[in-house]
Amino acid sequence: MQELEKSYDASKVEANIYKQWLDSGYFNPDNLTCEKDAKHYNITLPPPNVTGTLHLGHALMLVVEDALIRFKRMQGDRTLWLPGTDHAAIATQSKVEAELQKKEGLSRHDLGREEFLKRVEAFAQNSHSTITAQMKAMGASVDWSRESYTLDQTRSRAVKTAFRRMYDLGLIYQGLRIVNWDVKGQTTISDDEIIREDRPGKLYTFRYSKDFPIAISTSRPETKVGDSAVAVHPEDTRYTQFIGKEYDVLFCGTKLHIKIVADESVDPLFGTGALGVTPAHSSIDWDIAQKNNLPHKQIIDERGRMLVEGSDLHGKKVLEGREFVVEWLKSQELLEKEEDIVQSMALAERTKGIIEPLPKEQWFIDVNREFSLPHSEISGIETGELVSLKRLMRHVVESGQIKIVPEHFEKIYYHWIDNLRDWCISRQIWYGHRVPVWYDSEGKHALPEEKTIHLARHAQCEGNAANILPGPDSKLTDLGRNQAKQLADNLRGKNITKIIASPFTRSQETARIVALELGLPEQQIEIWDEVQEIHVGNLVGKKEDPNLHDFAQAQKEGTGESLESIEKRVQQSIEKLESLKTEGSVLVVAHGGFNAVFMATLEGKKKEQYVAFRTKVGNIPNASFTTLTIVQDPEDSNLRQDNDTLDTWFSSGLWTFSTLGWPNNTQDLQDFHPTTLLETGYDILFFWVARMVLMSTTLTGQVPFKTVYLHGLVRDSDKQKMSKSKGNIIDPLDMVTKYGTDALRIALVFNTAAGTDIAFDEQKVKGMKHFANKLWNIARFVMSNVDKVEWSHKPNTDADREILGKLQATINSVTEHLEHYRLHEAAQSIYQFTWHEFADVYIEASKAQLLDETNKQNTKEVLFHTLITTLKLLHPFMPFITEHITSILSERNLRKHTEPLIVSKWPEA
RNA sequence: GGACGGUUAGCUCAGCUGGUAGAGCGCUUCGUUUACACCGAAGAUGUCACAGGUUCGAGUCCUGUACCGUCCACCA
Repeated sequence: MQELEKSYDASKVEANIYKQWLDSGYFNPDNLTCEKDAKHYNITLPPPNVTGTLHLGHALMLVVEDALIRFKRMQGDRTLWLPGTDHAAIATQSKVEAELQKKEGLSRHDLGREEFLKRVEAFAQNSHSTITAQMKAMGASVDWSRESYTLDQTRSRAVKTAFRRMYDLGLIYQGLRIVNWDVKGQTTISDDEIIREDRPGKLYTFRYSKDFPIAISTSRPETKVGDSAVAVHPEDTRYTQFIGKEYDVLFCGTKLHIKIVADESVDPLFGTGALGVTPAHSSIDWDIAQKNNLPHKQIIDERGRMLVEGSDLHGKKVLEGREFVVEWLKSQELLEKEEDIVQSMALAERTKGIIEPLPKEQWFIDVNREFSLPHSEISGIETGELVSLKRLMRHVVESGQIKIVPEHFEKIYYHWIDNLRDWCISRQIWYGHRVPVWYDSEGKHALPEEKTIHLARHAQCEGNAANILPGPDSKLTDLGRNQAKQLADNLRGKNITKIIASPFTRSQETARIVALELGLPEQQIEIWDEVQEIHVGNLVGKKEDPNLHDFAQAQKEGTGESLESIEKRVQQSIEKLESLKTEGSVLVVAHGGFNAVFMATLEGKKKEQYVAFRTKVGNIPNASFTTLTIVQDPEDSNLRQDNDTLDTWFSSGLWTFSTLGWPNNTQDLQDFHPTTLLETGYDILFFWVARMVLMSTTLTGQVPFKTVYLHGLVRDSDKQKMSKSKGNIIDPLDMVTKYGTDALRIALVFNTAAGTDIAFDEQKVKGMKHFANKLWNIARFVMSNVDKVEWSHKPNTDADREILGKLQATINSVTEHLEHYRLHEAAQSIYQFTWHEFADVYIEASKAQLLDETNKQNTKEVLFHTLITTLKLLHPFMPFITEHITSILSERNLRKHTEPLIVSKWPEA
């Protein structure tokens, strides 16, 4: 027997343990042996942005989610933790742009859309590899076979479908609005992407002209050439006499028509109490203009230059324009006051460029419009009931269908909803989902359409009847011909207008029978090579073995078709289907193996998934079919697609269900939606959590998740936000290298409550490394004293009884705390027990007991039982070391069961 | 301006449904007894921000004050 090292070295075991878990397949719920009525428990990973690497905040997220997932998996739930990444449109694009500028001195326009997007894709790929490697290092037990990306094909279908459906509901509209235009980034950004910075500025007070009755104050005199009104408070007695009057003035060489209007939003105490209304360059002014039917005139362009035809101002930069106007005011003796003030400037979060409010055609989601909810499983709201998005979002939390932990965030959520304005979803950037709207020459809209396809397997052929793998020429049997008729019967009323068949005889025959039965002319049958069965090479004619996955076997022997080739064919057939024009729906008559891959691809699963499908489920029955949805873009060379892309949160808003194959009604969607838990940082409650609620309730009629758990932000030891510029960033992998993953993991949740920020302290991680070492040595002690266990632990001494009692109390409290998301309490409880009860008290007592013949055996058993239970309780927090010790116990034949700890049974509370 | 948190041992924080305060780190003293010095034993430090109130009893509930922090809105 190999001597165990005196101290635990995490770096030697972790990678190996993770590989064992991967090989076991236990991260995938399809491979778990659960009770028939096992509960489903699933978390969809908040997808990290592909903008670089994971930070400590991500590490915390992974730790919390992994701990809960491992806990539930051990409790016997059918557990799914679905991973993925987010394309993070603006963030990623601006990162690549900055790099491009720095390294090559080029802008994205120099490269062109296509070439630039290639660069971004390459960058995203690179980030993706780094991120997945980091997640593996953290021990995340995610199901990689279901990994998703917010910009991949399956998610793209979901985005187009979502857009189309919401457009049809009247929730998505195009409109001219004042948007936040980022001059530097050349794009619109949302209110949430703005940061404010105090900067010194000047407040000018003046009149438009000598005879104008009211003086106004502004910090942006250059915009005043776009004014069409002066607004005053309706009860401001200084000005009431002027309300409704109109004036023509010549301001700085430009003719203006100014109307005096009353508006409640004007603060009589600010400046002169009169506000010059510039509808095109201020959202408040825009609102006032709308209310009073005032015209707007754009006088600043997208590049931040003055747009005043026929004036000396034209073409000047904004700041030059300001100086010009001020000089003019001075020369005309119109300037009454010039004060120094501090202005809070609106800047774009990503580019730090100044925000110029501009009127632009944008796509919006209307949050107030009432619409008839197409489908509802939400209690308190009927299918077809008139609701607004705001009401939906509020209702599901108010009614308790979504719980937020910690609870006080519910108030913040309501407050946000109450102040919510229409959501601008279009962006003038290139990286992202392109707005799925096409325009004809008259500007009319065309949108993608959902198409139904029925994917069938051919009827029984001679090869099937003989239970061998058939070649291309195998004909239908009599039974097969009847099955084909039956298939046609089942498809009646589905309005099939086109049939696609593979070149194989059995498929063509089936197709012809169906066509005949449905009265469809034979010309409507198309033969596609792409949909033929996966080649099994020299296994053709051999006996089919249900225990052997024939395609995989043929691949292994080198005579079968490669996975790459199959995937390519499937991909091509999907593309062909998506551009196939026909009035009704399409029937594809293909093959068992091919169909399995086809469905998995459409649902966005990985190849492991359909290989597993084939081995587990076996063949799809002859002549059975599945109904699937694909999305067809409008195709007409006269149509021009919108140039804008969608806000990244549009696609991440669909995340809980797009990752499960929506809009197809997949088994995953039925099993795992609504998801059980959403765990994320409180900083994206509005950006993301609220938007998922909006999208999910509207499109699926379900809440996206039942519980939201919000964790705090990880800050540095001085409670400062970690950022590159401060140079206080700590790379989680550095901590992993130094102290081991387990130490980092438990340190992150130890003594930190949900929703509160964490001051990260390296000392704490170090302490937890010591704890790991303590556990290691407890195990060494137990193993050195326990050779054979009778599995009938009978306490015999006071010490025995006491430790078992404490152990049970610990099981209860850890379980209870975990059930209620109090990970910090759970971790503390098991830490306390392990070190200060088990090690300090019982192990010390056991030393004497082991020397005493009457107590020797019971002591061994209590030691062993306590160790194995401790390992289980610690597993969610410290998965590597606990699994490692368990595997040594198994090797030494000390355990009754030898299954890995990850799927061992959680101790009964 | 609005909202939401926080204020507990030297530091970082926990304290779930109210019952005379806990953890980690740090500190002091002692101890190399073959699981562990990445250790053990013993120990010190708190009118739980302040002022009222409810209660037999409040760190825990209510009201107010002060300070710190975060978010949202506005800043013409």
